[in-house]
Amino acid sequence: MTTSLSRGPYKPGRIREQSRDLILQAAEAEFACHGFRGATMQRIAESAQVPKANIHYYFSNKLSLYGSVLENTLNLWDTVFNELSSHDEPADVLSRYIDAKINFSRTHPTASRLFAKEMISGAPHLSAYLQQDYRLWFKQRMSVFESWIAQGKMDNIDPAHVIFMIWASTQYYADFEPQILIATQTEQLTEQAFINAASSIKQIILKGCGIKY
Amino acid sequence: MTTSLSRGPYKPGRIREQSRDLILQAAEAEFACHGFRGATMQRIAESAQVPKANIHYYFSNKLSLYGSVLENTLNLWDTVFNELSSHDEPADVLSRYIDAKINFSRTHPTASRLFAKEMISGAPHLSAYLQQDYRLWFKQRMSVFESWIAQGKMDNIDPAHVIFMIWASTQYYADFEPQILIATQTEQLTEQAFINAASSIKQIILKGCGIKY
DNA sequence: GTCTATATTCTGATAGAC
DNA sequence: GTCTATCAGAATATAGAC
Repeated sequence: MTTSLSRGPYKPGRIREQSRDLILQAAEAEFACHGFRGATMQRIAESAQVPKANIHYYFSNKLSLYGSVLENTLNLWDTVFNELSSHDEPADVLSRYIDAKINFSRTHPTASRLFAKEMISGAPHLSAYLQQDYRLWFKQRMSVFESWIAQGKMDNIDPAHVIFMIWASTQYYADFEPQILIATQTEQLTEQAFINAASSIKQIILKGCGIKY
Repeated sequence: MTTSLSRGPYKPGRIREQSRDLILQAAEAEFACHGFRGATMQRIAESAQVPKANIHYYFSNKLSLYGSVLENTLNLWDTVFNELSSHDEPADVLSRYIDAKINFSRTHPTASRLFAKEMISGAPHLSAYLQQDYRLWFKQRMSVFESWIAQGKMDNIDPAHVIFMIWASTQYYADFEPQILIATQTEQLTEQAFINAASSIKQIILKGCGIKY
């Protein structure tokens, strides 16, 4: 791991950025685990190994820290979101999307959990985000499915439920990890486990929607 | 709604039970929304319309109140859990189970959310429950699927992923309600919406697993 | 059994030394 | 820029009147 000393000449603001990132990382884990109200600045500070007061040096208050964490998460989220955008064959598009979603659950589980916690709480801090691009994105994706149905490339199923099913199934492996670990009697979810999950989900969704592959 | 006055003769402990239930109901909503740490006794008391101190008269402390709420939730949960127990045709068994699960999401959304919040937090208060009957239940259900596969009644898919997919898809309509409302541009999920969801999920799962129906 | 008042601990936020 | 010390308010929990 590189430190500020090994990176060559002094660059103003580098330490500041590093501390900020450390705090954001610790905050993400804490908020994902305990929610906005349940998380404490004390625990975030301990986890980031900075004095509690320093958090207020980088972020004006708890809500603004949470907002920054959420913003980071949503940016990551959007990247995966937009994978479902091609006009290729449905089998390819959905396979790639399911792989991308499962991969996100594997590589960014806390981001997934943070988002889930927000949703379960009624999404009080997400209204702006959800009203914005999100509705448009969903409508556009819906019409892609509808054109597939019109072309006889998939069965006549309400596309909304297909999308919800893909979201639900893929996010489950991040959000409900404890349940999966106990059910499958394993200690942790390996990369192979995620690959197997994606494979099963793809098989069921594609065949279940009558998509040829 | 019947009150203690309309129920006839005095019965010792009835007022006590009613207050206890009121508090439990308010606590379930509060814990489901804000998690264990995020929920406050103050807000639970206000919501249940009792003085804050009275909660401590019925429950020794916050953790024990949470335990009681969780116990109620898990009892409800188990009822639906056991619907997947028949040795009939897979199409019937899975259809009934999916209907039961979707119905639970519709009639007990807060119970679903409470359970989800616990899971996302790492299930710190569920270890006893999950270690117990749960593992056995899951193993038994897995072997039912395996016998179906052996009899050629369904495709060769890892049963664990099928079960996770059913859980994820059905619970999604309770846990991620805000997202669904915004995506579908509706104000609330009607009973018909749940019926449609169940129908789509059944269609995809059954066909996707190669189960004849 | 029920409520008011209060003890005690904790949380978010700030002041000010270095 | 960083940390120690500390404040005001809120949280859990209890004591004790009625």
